[in-house]
Amino acid sequence: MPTSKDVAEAAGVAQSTVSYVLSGKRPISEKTRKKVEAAIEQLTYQPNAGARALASRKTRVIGLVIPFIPELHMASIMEFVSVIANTARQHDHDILLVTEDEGAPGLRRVVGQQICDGLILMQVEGNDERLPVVRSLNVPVVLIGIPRDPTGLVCIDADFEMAGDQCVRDLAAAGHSVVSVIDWQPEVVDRHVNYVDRFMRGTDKAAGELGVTVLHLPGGTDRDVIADSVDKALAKTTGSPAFIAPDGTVQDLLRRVLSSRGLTPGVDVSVIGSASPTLADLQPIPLTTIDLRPAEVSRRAVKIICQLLEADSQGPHESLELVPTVITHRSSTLRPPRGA
Amino acid sequence: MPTSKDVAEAAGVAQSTVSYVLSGKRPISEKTRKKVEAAIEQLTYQPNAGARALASRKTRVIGLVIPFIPELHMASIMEFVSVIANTARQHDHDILLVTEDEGAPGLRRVVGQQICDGLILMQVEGNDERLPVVRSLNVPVVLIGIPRDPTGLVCIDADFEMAGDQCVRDLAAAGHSVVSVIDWQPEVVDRHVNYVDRFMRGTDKAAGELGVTVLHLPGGTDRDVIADSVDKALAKTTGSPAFIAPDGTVQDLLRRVLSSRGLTPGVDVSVIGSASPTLADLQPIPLTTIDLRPAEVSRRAVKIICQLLEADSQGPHESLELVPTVITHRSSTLRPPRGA
DNA sequence: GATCATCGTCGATACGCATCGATGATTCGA
DNA sequence: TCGAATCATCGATGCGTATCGACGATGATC
Repeated sequence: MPTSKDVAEAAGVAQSTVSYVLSGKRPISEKTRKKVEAAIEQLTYQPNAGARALASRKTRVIGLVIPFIPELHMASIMEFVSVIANTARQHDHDILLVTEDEGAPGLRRVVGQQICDGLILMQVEGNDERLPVVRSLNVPVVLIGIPRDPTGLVCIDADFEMAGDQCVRDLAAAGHSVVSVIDWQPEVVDRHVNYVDRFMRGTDKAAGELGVTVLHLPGGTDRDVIADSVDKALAKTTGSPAFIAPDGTVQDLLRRVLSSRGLTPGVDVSVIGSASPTLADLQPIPLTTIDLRPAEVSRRAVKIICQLLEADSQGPHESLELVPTVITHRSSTLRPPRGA
Repeated sequence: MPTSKDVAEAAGVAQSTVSYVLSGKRPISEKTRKKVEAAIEQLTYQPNAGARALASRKTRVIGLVIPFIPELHMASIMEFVSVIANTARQHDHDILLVTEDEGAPGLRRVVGQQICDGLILMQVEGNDERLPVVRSLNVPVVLIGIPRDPTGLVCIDADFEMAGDQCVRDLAAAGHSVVSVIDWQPEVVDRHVNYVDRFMRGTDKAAGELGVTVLHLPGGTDRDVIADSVDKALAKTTGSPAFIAPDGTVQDLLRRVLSSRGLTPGVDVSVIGSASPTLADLQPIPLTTIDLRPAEVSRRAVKIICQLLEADSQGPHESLELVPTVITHRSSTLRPPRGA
């Protein structure tokens, strides 16, 4: 592997000049720049990341802490990961994978060994055990998810409260007076993953304002549980039933159960699921969706951390950003009554 | 951040001694070792990765090239990624994400800048454009998937031929004389992803030996396409129909179509899907599955590359490893006729 | 009891780059 | 026409670790 010294010799300049050509931190004459660039090209020189990190104290690597809970809808996680990785590259950074299994010590490790300059944590829970560690690390950290106490933390997430509100308003406008929310998996609910609460707050607030009834029913990966929830909802509903299934896996089951009850979404029942446009296209039926904007959340998370990294900010920054959600009408919901 | 020099001072020894305590590459007396370890503990010293990489020419990082094709079943990819990351940690390595979007130049970049010591490529296609680059890189690379010409490459994958064979044999034993394979997404088939061919070879070979008819019908994310395939299959089937759906997304659609045709898996029709045990548990019905062992494939891929890294092997190694697949009977297939 | 290997530790050096201060070359104004 | 200011480049140094050669101390050998 050629080094910057080799490039310097080939170009007939000093090594430091090569460095300045690359960084642009000092003016370089057009002539020397050309010479150096030619030498770089010819030797196919690429700067050594280790040496660069050692000298500059920046690795240009961001640690991404990913969850692996089988109960989570894995396809959505992959969408986060993929967009985060690509966005990071656009900001000239790389992504190091840190699995949740490593826990808090894992965070200390990658930061302590200076393998990465900052962290993005996915699936942050309300009372996440890693938060004390995060606060004590002297590097920028961006959380995807809003913990109970966001003091001193930088957080971003979809605006789940808005999502809940939008769903209920939308269904109310379509003429439903009772709206049933099929919850996330119990494993997720029990973890007090904070977005569940926020979503509920949104649905309930809108329900109160509109005089609509909202039922919260258990979800899960068990078909019987969903079936039970659906039957309960049907029993308590006057008029045409309406369902919201914010979890991808629950969605699939709900569809099956409804079909077994002889109900067709968009005809005699309304269903709103959650899906990004990418995933919505893969749905078996055109599903009216609440888009929680995973790609946008991911992009902003990367952008924020890159800003923090550039600013070289040591102080305990704090911010909370909520990404607006979007309802897209497809044919799984009833159309509003005329004149409404 | 404390350095090894700080540790040395605290322990009253030379910096090199600290280094030898950590690496164990030279004998150290019990007494000194204790002193050094105490100092490390007290200062919470962690070696600097950049400096280490610079001096040792090893980053202990493995680049993982992940695909992001919406047509692929994302949940399965996530399973690979997650197991690979965890296994790498067990071998004291980290995983750097490289997205497919970066293409061949991306591979050159991470290797050229010496950000990682080796690569794992997922979703390698039959005639992958990255192969020439892979061959020219002077670092170990493990491919998950078998390209058309594996000369000079290290490959590992599930034994798709075995999988196809197992599925057909199993369904034949259950009394089916016609077996319909619903293909992967056309996007996948068109890419000549090589496992499709291998799977087909397995089904056809077994069919020939057993005197069974195998139909290959188009799959995809379009429900109508699947419905069409199912209807064709039903038309050509005498006796009870049997389906194999090796793609996760296709599986979901197949279930819906069958149900709309009044067919119940395990009662009047057999269905074999592909799923690892982890994912099978999330299925809405107990699906008889062919397990393509993603976790095992991932584990072995990491193990292989770590061995290559230790061996510090420069020469163009070559190997091809196929992981045996496993059929698990659940209630979506008919039971063999008595006496069979 | 002198010789020689072995053991444990130290000091020095290299890894490849970024960065700072210094220096020579050039330009500008008075 | 000379000093000041600016510009372009160079040389030297440090980043934190791994590793090699050297060296004193210890124990074994005949």
